[in-house]
Amino acid sequence: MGDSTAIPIFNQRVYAVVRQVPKGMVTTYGTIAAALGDPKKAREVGWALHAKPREESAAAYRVVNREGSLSGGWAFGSPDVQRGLLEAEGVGFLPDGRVDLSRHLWRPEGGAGSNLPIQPSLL
DNA sequence: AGACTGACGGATC
DNA sequence: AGATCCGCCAGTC
Repeated sequence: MGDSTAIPIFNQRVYAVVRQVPKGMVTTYGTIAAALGDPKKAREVGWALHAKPREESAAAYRVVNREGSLSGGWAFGSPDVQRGLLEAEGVGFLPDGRVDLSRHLWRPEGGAGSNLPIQPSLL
């Protein structure tokens, strides 16, 4: 029975975090990796999303890189598809075609103020 | 074992 | 702001 062993724990954690991303918000690979305890594994986060079943990837379009750039067409057919999904949820885009992270970046945290978008001072 | 790749990120130029 | 290089880490050849 425990076929869940077929999927690495790390991947399952990634999916769990992605599922928590609320509509109208996005998160980044590095943010997810950091939430899992290893900020260096940002790449593995993207990898996990690539190798996972469709059901789990439902909200994968809410994951972008640290610049807010969309992934490209290989995952959804075209970058416009992902953008369309996000815009439909109220995510704002910059003139550059990137997600406005200053308004829509969501951070996983099981604490207070999780509803409030965090403004990345690094930007 | 060595080298390359990549849904990343950060530092540097 | 854009281009380039480096580091990290798992998977593949």
